[in-house]
Amino acid sequence: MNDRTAPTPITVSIAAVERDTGLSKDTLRVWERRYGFPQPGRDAFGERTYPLDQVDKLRIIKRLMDQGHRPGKIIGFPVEHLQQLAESTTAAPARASENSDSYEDLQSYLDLIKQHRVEEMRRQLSQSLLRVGLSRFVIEIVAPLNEMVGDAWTRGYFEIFEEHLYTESIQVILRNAINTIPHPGNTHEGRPRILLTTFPQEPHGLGVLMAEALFSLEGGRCISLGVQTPIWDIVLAATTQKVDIVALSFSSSLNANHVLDGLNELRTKLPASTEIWAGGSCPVLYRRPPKDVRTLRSLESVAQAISDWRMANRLP
Amino acid sequence: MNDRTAPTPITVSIAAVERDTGLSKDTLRVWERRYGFPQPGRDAFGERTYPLDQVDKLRIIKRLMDQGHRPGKIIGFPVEHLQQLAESTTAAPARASENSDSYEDLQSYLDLIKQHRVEEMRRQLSQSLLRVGLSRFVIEIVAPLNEMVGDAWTRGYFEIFEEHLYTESIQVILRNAINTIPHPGNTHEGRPRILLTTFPQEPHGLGVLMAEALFSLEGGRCISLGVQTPIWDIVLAATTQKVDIVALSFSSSLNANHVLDGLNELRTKLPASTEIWAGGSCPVLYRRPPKDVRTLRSLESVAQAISDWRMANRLP
DNA sequence: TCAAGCTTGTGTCCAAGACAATATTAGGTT
DNA sequence: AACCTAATATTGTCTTGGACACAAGCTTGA
Repeated sequence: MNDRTAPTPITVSIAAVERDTGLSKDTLRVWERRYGFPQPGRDAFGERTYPLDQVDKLRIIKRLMDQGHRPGKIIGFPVEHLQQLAESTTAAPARASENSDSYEDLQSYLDLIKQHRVEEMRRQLSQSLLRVGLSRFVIEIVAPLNEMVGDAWTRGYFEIFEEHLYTESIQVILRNAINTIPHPGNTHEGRPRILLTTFPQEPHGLGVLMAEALFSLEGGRCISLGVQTPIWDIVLAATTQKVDIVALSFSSSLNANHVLDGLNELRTKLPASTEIWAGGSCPVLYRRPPKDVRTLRSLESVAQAISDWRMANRLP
Repeated sequence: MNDRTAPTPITVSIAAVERDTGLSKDTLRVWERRYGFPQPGRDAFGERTYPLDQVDKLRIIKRLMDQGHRPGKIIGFPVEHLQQLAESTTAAPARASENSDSYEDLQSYLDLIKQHRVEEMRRQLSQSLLRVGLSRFVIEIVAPLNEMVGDAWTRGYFEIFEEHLYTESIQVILRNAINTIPHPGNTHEGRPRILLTTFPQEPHGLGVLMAEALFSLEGGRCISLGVQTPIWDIVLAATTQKVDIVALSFSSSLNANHVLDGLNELRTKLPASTEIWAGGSCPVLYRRPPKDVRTLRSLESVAQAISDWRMANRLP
């Protein structure tokens, strides 16, 4: 039996940290050399073993970097300070657009997850969906909830399995709702045709699902490949399916350079007539928007984007 | 803009090759050292620049490796030889166990995928589901189809994106069907409660979905965590959700020792009153069945297993 | 006030060596 | 012939410390 894994892995390997934080192995090693953090222990073979609390701190640092902070400036701070910093900037755009009512509602979903009342949560989600309709449900409930759940997990408020419970519930509700959308009639002949997926490093599928819901509502024809499709296969699929648009979802855990390089490469390999749309919470998309790629900063802009496309392609 | 790629795009950087081929930078460098291939040039700064034809060859090699070939054996061959090799394994060994009728039907689904007629395939799947009912649909159609699609991909007959199209379609159909199953009435008070998921190394979710369908049909209450749940979180979820059974799905791609170690660890951490059921195409489950874990060799045995559990727990 | 130049800061790449994990072969037993 | 175990070969990932391109921030000068 493998004794290393058995006695509760309170430490993890460098590969695991790379996967969990989005920081490359090279970066992790060079930070250790330069800043003295992280400071992993070593196992019997001299390989780095990261304690979980250091991984947590790395995650917070990554988050702050996404907000514009620089690693050297903040890496020395204690965790509490970093959390304060993260909350102060998160709370700042405290969604003036939301009225307090809906915020309370969203908070109540988090409570339901924390109390593990899954069925109750699904029931309430279904009710909300019926009340406000799919479009507003996705934009005003699911999207902010995702963010709140992600936040809660980063702060250690949620366990991984609680995030899984949430994700699975949303997925059930959304897929069910998408199924009820009638297929596009003759008005636009099912155009545009949209291929949906994520890059190989991106395992989160809710973004794709939300996009599919909104695109379908606008009368687009969606072909989803699920998550983690290699770039070359995206090109193959786009060609054989004769799609008008390739839509990609990016979460904030992804490495900025990988995202930009990947989009550039995809752009060169796809015919110019095929548009690329990129959306999601990945900050680099809007900080340094890539050439010849349409970035959808918010879900509200989906309808506009489709409408623009139809205008440009002479489909009323 | 990255000037390295822009002016002479006849060569690409090591990062781009990693993206394109899925081979890590470390692997690319160590192959160069050991086998003399690839043999990139160097730019003005001493960094590797890979010609496109070498990237193509790397892609073919990666593909052959996915099919079971080993790099050292094939890396010296010229491209033409490799292409021949990739195509030669495409020949399909017919399965004797299938009766010809249903085999023909299943084969026609593969053809539909290969012709990328996704909507047609979904329509026919839905029809089959209605004709034979969910239970037989899962056992007699989805399960063998999964195997055939896996085979087809191994032989290089399917591209990755074609497998994605298939998986997504099955998922849509199954989830929709599961939704239509009425929640268990008072007969068994929704027992047993079953937690479904996979280990962190297992990203395939169709097994979980098939199990959910069959369990639900038998009147069990299913709580799915999706895929890739850390063992500790499985324990947490099982405890807080007060489940009777933890059901896990294993594909054949998993490492045998990891599976056994994981199951043993899970067994020690779960209370003895919680059963562990393991199923899927992973051979080690049935060759060396782990202690105190019920292995479900075939989907047909699901109904029996549930019935056994009810008998043992005095729920008629 | 703004542009141009300078100075940090930061991530990625390089080298060769080491070794754990995995796959294959060999040898022996049922 | 089928199966287990041990020896061996293969292969991918981790190690170290140095280097440098690129970008962000600062300083200078018009």
